[in-house]
Amino acid sequence: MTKNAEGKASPVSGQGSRGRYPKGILRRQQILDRTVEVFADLGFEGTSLRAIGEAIGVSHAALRRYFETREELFLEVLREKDRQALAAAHDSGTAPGFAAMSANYVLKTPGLMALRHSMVARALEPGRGRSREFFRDRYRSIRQEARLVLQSAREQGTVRSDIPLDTAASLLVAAMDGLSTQTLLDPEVDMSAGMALLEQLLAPATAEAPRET
Amino acid sequence: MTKNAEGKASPVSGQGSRGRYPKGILRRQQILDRTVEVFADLGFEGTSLRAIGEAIGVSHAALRRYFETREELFLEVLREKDRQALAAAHDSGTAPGFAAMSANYVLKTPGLMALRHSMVARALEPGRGRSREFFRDRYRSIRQEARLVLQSAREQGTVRSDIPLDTAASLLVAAMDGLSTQTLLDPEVDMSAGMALLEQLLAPATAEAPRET
DNA sequence: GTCTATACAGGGATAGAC
DNA sequence: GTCTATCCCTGTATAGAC
Repeated sequence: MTKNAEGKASPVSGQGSRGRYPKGILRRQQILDRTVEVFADLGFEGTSLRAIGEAIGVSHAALRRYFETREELFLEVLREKDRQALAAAHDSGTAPGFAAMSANYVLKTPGLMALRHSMVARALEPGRGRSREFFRDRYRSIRQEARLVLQSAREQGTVRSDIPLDTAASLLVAAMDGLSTQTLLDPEVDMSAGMALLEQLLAPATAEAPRET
Repeated sequence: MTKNAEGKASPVSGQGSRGRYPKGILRRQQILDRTVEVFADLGFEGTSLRAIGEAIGVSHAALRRYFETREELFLEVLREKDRQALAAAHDSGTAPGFAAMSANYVLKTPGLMALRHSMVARALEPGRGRSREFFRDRYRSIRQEARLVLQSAREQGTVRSDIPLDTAASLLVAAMDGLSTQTLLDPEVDMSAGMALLEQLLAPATAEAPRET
């Protein structure tokens, strides 16, 4: 949305002048990458601007040239992970299907899951215009994606047709969120079992033989 | 676990001596109450020990006599809300049932939901012994509660008998968590519709006529 | 027992020099 | 573009008044 932290300069939009500010672009990417690493080690509170700057070899004040705020920096990290995940999903299949979606949803780096969770928590607070907007839109697009998966599954006969798809999409996303939280807190919880159960519940009654309690 | 922040002194355990330190007990409760209010206004970062102390009329250092750490104070707020919710649930029915459970799970105060979410996020990070243990145990007990609800529902014929109860309990709790997050971020999402759908999905195939997409 | 005063190390944000 | 210096804030810790 024409944000400032984004539209610094058109990076590769080749005007006549020789490839302009490559250093700034690289620096920006470097900051994002290092932030993820530092966060994995030190967590939310430990990932100070000074710690990030130190890991790169610049002062903390330098970071402000690229990100107006620590919160904006964190949001941008998540934005980029979403972009990467989207691109990766596009490259593989067309209709990812159930298991693929949840596998894609959970970030491999535990630090990133914690970061996402922390930022969502912030967004729930009063007066958080920026973050809240970001996550509201993000969840809307994830629900839409889930809806498409469900619709395609329904057409293949693996999802029953007597339920509202929008509500089912909400529930599916909620299950991924909630189950991943429980798994992260307690290895005893099996996320894939939970997702498999939901898939089974969503399937038409005529499906294959279920397993007993 | 015989924690220190708890066992300051036996409050009303009537020994021979006249009711001992009632002031400290009241003060402690006052701190917990005020913390919730301040958090609702100022959010996680805004709720500094100084801000809480100011709201009460004491210095921030005074708070440390009751809570060793800011994080411990926040955890204690959540602990107490859990206690209250448990007591309230006990007072009403025996087998709460589906809707009652989710209504009970979501805190009316939006600030408290944000606080809980923030603390869960903290617990997900590496090296968070205290918080993580707390939430691991908390989720275990909530899952157990959910399991009882599901079992009782199964005996009444409103939950199908061909699914593992433990996994279903995980999924149920995950749905409550995830849906409440989505609802808080976006009023467009209807949490009760999501829970109703899950209840419908859990019901045996012989149930009443479902509604169309 | 309860609290204030005070000190310390560290945080994010910011202004201006280079 | 990056730095240094600075501001005001934070959680934590200790000393000592009452």
